[in-house]
Amino acid sequence: MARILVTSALPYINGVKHLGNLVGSMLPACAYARYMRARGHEVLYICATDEHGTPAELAAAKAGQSVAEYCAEMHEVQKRLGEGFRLSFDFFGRSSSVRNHRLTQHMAGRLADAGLIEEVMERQVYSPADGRFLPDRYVEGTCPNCGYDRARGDQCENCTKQLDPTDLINPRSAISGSTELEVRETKHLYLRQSLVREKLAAWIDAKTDWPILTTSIAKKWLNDGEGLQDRSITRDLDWGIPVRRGDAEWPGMEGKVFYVWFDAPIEYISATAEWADATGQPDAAWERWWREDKGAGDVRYVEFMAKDNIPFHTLSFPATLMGANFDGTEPWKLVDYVKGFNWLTYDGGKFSTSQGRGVFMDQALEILPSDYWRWWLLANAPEGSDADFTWESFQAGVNKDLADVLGNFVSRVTKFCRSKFGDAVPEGGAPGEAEAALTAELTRRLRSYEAHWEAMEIRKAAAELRAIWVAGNEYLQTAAPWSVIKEDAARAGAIIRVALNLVRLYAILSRPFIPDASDTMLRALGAEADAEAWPGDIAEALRALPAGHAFTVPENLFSKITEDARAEMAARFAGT
RNA sequence: GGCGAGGUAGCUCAGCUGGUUAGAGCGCAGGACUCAUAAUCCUGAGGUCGAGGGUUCGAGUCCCUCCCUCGCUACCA
Repeated sequence: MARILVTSALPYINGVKHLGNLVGSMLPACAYARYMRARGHEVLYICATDEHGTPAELAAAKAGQSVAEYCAEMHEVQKRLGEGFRLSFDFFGRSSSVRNHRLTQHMAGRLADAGLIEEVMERQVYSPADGRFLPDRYVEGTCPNCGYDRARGDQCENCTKQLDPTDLINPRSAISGSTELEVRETKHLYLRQSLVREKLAAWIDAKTDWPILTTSIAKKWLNDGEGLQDRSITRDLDWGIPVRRGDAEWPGMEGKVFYVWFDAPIEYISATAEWADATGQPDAAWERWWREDKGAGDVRYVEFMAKDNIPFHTLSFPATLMGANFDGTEPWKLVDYVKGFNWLTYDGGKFSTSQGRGVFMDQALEILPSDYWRWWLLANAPEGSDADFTWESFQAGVNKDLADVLGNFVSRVTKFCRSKFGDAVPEGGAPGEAEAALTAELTRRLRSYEAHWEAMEIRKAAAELRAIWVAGNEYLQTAAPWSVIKEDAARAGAIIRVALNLVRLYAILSRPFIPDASDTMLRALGAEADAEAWPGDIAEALRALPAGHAFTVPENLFSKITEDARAEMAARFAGT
């Protein structure tokens, strides 16, 4: 039994996430965690809302709430949606928690002790009308290069030229529109990543099994231009974690907070501590997942995220943890595998919150049960390249895979048995050639399915699972109990006994993808899916439900998406 | 501009360290079956593997050039 720590990128507090966000981190992490639990491993799956930063403040202001109120409310919304999608978090925390305040400040203090923090005086745009410093992207103006009048201070969207806010002609605040901008001096802390560049490079180089997407992005940042740059880790904001050097004041940094990208990954650890607190456990309970000197030496830590998050998880966060252990007294657990995802696009373009383009988590659950989404999204996860969501593809996948192949199998087996043998597993008869062939095929496919999960090849795992479902239909077609029963009722009973056990097997194997349907199947069969249930030997698994075991015929597992429904949804989510 | 990923059957994709007639699912055509959600199962058609050149006994699989798509480019998270 292994110990596996799983985290998925923290969803930002600013609004409900769309299906692309879901499939890029939380959903595959959940499925992976479920699979590993089913295999009997000790799994801890941690996630949280990422609550700091300028967008959170602006969203709160727009909603007419204080940031604290807004975040508390949105955290509950996201938590509820996570439950709706059956995301199997062991704990869903908040980056604004007391635990994260303390730990972030502690980490900063350690980094300062390590000589990895530098105080830098910067000049930034300040807007008196807004009463705040403006991040580059919140300054708008005319591009000096192409004349586009809505260029942002970080980059002109029209000509793609990199800009500095002070380059803009007639700059204005993107928030209030105020043109009374001034440049003020302000002091910030920089994480001196450049000093640990070699160490990070060696660490990344050793990760030869990581997805090419992950290592190529990490190496680009390490080697691009002048190499890894130092990063500012503080901001002039009200909402956030106050800058402190561990327990102590940080002279000259009064009124400033840590940058959201500094405290967000630390929240993985803090959320684990929140979990321990919430479950009444001592610090040792979370430390055994995160401190190699306190029991985390045998933990395998896997992170799931979309590609935009990769630099922070492969460079900044490891640099933070390595730096905090500069004297060897705090060996924090570093990630063992970074599973990066590409984007999910919507009908060929980007999901867009502002244009209402694409499906968001709350809307998805209003339309169809979570299993439908989980299955299609995971079976089409953007692993090798960007993937595209279309209603045609979604409809085809759901109807064919779930309704026809799996749902109908369960239906035909249970209904046939009920009408011919009654509401219990039939007795009599003996397995023969068809069963031997089935067992051989399922054994081969099961090992392949397991291998895909070990390798975190989600799409391949889904394809293999589907093939396992198909094998059941094949078997039934070949064995043809509806014909056999006319001549040899006992033999037909033996076939159905195997088929009912296939339903149980499918419930167990399918659980990481479609937990609700799995529950329905298991309930109907009066079975369970504990760690013991995972099949080692297929022949044995096909005997798990003995003759005489009672069952009920479940409602159809999945209903189909009609042409009309598809057209209606396509129109509804096309955006403006 | 720089960097990265990708261009394989109508569609979505798989093809590890180069090696018999290039695979899967969907869709399509034909057939079988009738237990089941007009579901299932079988068979078949269909590809000069983006273009050109090179290395090799042999390349989708390595090298070079070019074309196309998408992404990133570091104070958006």
